[in-house]
Amino acid sequence: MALNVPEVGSTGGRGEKATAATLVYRRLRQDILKGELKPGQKLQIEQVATRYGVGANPVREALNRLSSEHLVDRHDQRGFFVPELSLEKLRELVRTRCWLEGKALEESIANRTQIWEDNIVLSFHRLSRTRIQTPEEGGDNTEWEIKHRAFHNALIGACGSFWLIKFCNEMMDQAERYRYISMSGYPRRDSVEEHRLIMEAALDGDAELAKQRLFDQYNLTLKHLEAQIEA
Amino acid sequence: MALNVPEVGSTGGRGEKATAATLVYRRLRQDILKGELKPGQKLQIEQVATRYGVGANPVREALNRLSSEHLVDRHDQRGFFVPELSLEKLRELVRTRCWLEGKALEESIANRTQIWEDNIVLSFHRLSRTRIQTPEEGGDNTEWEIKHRAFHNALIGACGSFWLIKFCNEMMDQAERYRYISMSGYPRRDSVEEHRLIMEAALDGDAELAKQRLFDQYNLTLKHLEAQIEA
DNA sequence: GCAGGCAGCATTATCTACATTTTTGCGTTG
DNA sequence: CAACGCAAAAATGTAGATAATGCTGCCTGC
Repeated sequence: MALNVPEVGSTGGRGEKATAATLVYRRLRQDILKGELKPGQKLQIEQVATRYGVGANPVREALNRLSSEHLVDRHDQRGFFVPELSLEKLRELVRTRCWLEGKALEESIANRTQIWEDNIVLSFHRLSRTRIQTPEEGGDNTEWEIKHRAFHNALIGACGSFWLIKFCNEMMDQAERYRYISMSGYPRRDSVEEHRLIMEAALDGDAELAKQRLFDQYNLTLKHLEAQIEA
Repeated sequence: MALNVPEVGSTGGRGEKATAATLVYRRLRQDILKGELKPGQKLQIEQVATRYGVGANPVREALNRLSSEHLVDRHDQRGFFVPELSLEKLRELVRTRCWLEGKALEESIANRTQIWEDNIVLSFHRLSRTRIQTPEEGGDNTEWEIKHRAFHNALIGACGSFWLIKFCNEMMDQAERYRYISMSGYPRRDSVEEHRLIMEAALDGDAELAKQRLFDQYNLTLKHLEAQIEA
């Protein structure tokens, strides 16, 4: 596997035992992404510690890590907060994603390898077989988010820049927050087909078309969310 | 001031009192950037705590923040380390910087405002009046690094993307490490003139030329460092 | 004799519990 | 009604307990 996707809450690649801090980090991250913890909400150390059944210290470490990733806001002597969401921020985010993922996709296509292609096909297949749950069905789309992220990472996996991949992933985190706050923002539209189109253009080596389709998808999602949020 | 450059070790913008953790964060960051702490070196909690005269806890928090910024490597149950440097990583870094700062510069030029221009002129002026110290003179170029960073931030300040600016700054951190490990890698060449050329192209609204000059600068610096490192 | 492995010890990361400092909410006062 | 000050709440920091790692030296089997 030639891909180099940074693992979430990685402990270093080897089979290191995760510390309490790392476990709390992962759970906090998930809870923030999923909107379990609401935007603007204060994250009291004591409260969080109780929630996850650990002491204050590991919580503090987890929060400090997350603050560097902008998944929590830190105010010295005042505590930690779940960052607010706004339509304006979302638009800026989508714009930036198009720039960076577009570039990453372009480079990947230019550097195409067999492994890269295989990974795209494989991750697309997995994504296509994961149903999106409607809110009525319980709406836990953790699985879909994982597959979805894997697919997009496969697309940019050959761009040759650790940094670019890392940045794209940070923005995927942010985007995920917006999707979750409006569950019904989830595509009823045929997202499998959209992804297939992107994949095909990429595999055909048509960078411009692939980028355009990627952008279209992001902008379409943005439109859905805009409508959702304004309501 | 319309610019939106994330402050280092920011405490949130208001006049918040920095915590011990934040102070340690800033000092560790500096010491890592400047190579005071050597690549590959282990950062023992106890040792670092003694060094900065605080307890283990603030150190731990600082290290956790830095680990999310890739300014230290964290290995659960094993401790923290100063990341290794390598020529290959440097090349990848420079390449990615060109992509992102190039894009940011392009967008800034497209969105040009009076304030943006003023900031460039001002920060260039300040940079031009800060001499680079040779190693013999003590070689503390902290001042120059600050001014230099301010100038590059001014260039991209109107790009309209918080994220892009943040990413560029993270990469500036990384680049700074490489400059410091080979102090003599510091430009004896006329860096003021180079910066002036970039500024002029930017102010003239010639995005392509400005980008080209920016890239030239980065690649020239890379060449110097390559020569330096191989020796 | 020597490589591999394993027990025991020293080191150090991590966590808990508690002390200290700062912020915040609220009632009082000028 | 604003300013002040006190008390409670919460963040931050310290110290020491706990647990994991890694090293040393000894033993075993080839």
